[in-house]
Amino acid sequence: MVELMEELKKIEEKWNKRWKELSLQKFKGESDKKKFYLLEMFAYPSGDLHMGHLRNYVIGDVLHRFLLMNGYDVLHPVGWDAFGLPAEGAAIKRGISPDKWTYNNIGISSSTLKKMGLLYDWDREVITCREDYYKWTQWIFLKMYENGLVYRKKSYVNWCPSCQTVLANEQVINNKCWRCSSEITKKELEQWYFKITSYAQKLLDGLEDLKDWPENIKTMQKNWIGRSEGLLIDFQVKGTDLKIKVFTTRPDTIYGVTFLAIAPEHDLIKILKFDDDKKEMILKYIEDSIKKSEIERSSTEKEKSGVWSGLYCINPVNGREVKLFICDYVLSGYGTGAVMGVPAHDQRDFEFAQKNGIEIIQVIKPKDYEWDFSKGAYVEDGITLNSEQFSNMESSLMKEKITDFIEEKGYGKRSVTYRLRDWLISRQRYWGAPIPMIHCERCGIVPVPEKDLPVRLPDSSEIDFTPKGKSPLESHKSFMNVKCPICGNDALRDPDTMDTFVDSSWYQLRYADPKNDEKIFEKELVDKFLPVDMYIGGAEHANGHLIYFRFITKVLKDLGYLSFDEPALALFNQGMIMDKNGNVMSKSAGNAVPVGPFVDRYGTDVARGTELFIGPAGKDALWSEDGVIGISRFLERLKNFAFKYNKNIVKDYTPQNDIEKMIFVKLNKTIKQVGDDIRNFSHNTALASMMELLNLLYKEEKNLSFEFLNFIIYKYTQIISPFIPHLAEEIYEGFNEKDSIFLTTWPEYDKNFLMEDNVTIVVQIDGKIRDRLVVQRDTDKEEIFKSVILNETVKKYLKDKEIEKYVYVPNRLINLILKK
RNA sequence: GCGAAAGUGGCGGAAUUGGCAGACGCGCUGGACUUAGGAUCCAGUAGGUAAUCCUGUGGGGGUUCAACUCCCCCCUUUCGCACCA
Repeated sequence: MVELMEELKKIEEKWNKRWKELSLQKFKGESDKKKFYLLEMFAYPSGDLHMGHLRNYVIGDVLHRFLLMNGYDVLHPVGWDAFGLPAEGAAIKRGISPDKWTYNNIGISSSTLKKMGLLYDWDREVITCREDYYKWTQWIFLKMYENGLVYRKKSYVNWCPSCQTVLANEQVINNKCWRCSSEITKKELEQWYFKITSYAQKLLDGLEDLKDWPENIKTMQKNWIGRSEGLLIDFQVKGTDLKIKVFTTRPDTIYGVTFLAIAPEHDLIKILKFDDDKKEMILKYIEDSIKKSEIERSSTEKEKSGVWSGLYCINPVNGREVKLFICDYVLSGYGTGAVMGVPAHDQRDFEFAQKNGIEIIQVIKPKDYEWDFSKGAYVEDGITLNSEQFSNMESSLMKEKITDFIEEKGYGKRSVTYRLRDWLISRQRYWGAPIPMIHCERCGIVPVPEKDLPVRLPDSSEIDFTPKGKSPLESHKSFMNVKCPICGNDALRDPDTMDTFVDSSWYQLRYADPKNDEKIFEKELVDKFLPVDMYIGGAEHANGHLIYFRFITKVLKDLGYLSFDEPALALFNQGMIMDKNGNVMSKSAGNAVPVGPFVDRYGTDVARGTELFIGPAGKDALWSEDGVIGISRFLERLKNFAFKYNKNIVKDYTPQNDIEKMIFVKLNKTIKQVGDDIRNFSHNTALASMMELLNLLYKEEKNLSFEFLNFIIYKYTQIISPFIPHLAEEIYEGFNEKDSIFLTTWPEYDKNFLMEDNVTIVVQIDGKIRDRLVVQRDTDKEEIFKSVILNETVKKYLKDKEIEKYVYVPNRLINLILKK
């Protein structure tokens, strides 16, 4: 086995070089070929790549080679998501500058990829931390700003005390930081936002067209966007001309409103006049609520708390006066941050009302029984009551009628609310794209003129990385100090950098024109290559990257820079690689198996084979070095066999006898299956079927002619080549062929030889297998029946019994049913 | 709590979509060649059993000549969301 490894490594170097000479990795621009843009999610370079990353790349490479052999012109670029927090961590912990650390990691990782001979067009490599890239990230910010899609807002934001920066909603997982798992706290800060909410509907609608995206990802995005149809209703605050807008999806319960509740962060809090004797208590409640962590506040277990404001509101439909509460169970970021309290028909309102002695008025009852309120609120549909002229009807009908009524009277109007929040993109970090804005005392906040891009990051040697809760750039005088582009007076730069998900939301576009320094890209080129035909990456990005990536594409389309609005036509989610305890492999978890040393030891083809045979590409898999043994044995067997027969080429061969015919059928079946399996990302079964064929060849070798085996091995080498390309090329070369096996055409299977002449018919009696029968394919039903009842084994069971009927499945099975 | 997916030998996993359960591989057992074996080759390997017999795809019911596959109930695991009004 050690010799095999050594031999493979020599072969690998040779072919890596050869492929480069042949420009196999390049998009050719040949007009007779169909283009295919194949893309794997690019990686954050945190050191060497590990087996989890590799899976992604290998899956892509198999497809690439398969596509080449199927006549496609393939664009397959690679790059690095190179801005990010770990680089700063390295600076703090080990005193290495973020850029050095990053470029060093990129060097290690890309040399691994190159060593593996993966077909990437390295001339298109994109690195997000380079000036020639982040200049255009900043440019996108400016374009969005010009078009009203960027704004600044002061509000309570997610703050990671460990990373010392704010986070977007998508980066908070179970109230913990996505990077370091620290508990998130709230902080009131003025930050930059991308107005992704104004694209909520478009992002939702676009999902309909993404036929080749996995259903679960689309569902996750749908739920994340969370469209909800309802009504905005104004409740007047008694004794003022202030109105409180509430959002509800249940206007059919409006006669059951017995209080109103607003969030502690609600804007009206600052305007409302509270009684002096209550004021202190109210303000303390608000302050405490805001300080509480999200976990404390959002726990469903927790009792619903709130404080009466001393004010009353008026229900517009019946003039009823109800108390206005401030409640921390009302979310400030959803809807209007105010709700109408209907304890009879909403569980949360019910709990709050019970605790605070608020009246419960039932306005909907179940159709055929009485609701017992000791069980809680009744939240289903039913028949209305206590609702004036809307009483005694189906609540769904009432909903229609009351909605029309409220709109007619001008009390409110139909409205759609989304769960999706705007994208907070400011980060108090150094290693990111600086936000291209200038703060001027006279002119306000003004954008950096386009001609001044990029706003360069200062050299990291001049930066103090000690966490201070604000951007490290803020204390860098020569970065911060700038002249206002409008009035020319002293002004300050924005000290924050952009969320790195902004960088990765448009890289797929830059690959089309990676070296353009005049503009972000040539529209013509982008239109030629995009959308991406197959995007491969992990499902964990469903509600982060994959939404941002669609959002930015839609924005650039609307601004006229693109003529399509979805970045990728097809998406494939490869499963994650876990360690043997079932933990996701990652650098930070310390369980990452690095690719470089692994490949040095076993060779690329073994590494590829191991990754591909581990299980279906779409499912998670446990990493185990045991897989190496099976694949190595297989390659050894293949090599030993193939090198005996790879001499000349027998182009066409008609099977000469039954054994040859049987093997020829097996070959055809295998060709079909491997092709189907590659398209379905089911590489494990493709390899299994090729192992089966090889096992069969070994078994029958002595019964087969040289010509036949020569013919078989040629095709075999072709279909296995996407999986183990180096060894395949070496075998292929033996056939006195030049160039590369990847320039040959994928073999077609012969439809006439997909089925054996003889079939085994399973003989069942009362559904139990009693015997098997080998007959000619398509033997007549009656004839089979006749021979079955004469069969000795069957006779034994038929003794003293009568056959009631029998079922025959052509070429498969016969089932005799006996009379009871 | 809601939504999605999944549960098959000692292990990773197959099963043409209702028709031979366990392909292929690991591991294990035996044998051959060997000074040697973490090499190679051959045979065996779901469980129970004397058996060509019985049992078996998370559990329980059902449909069917026939169920890993379809229907109903339950259990478990993973993932996503989680006071969204």
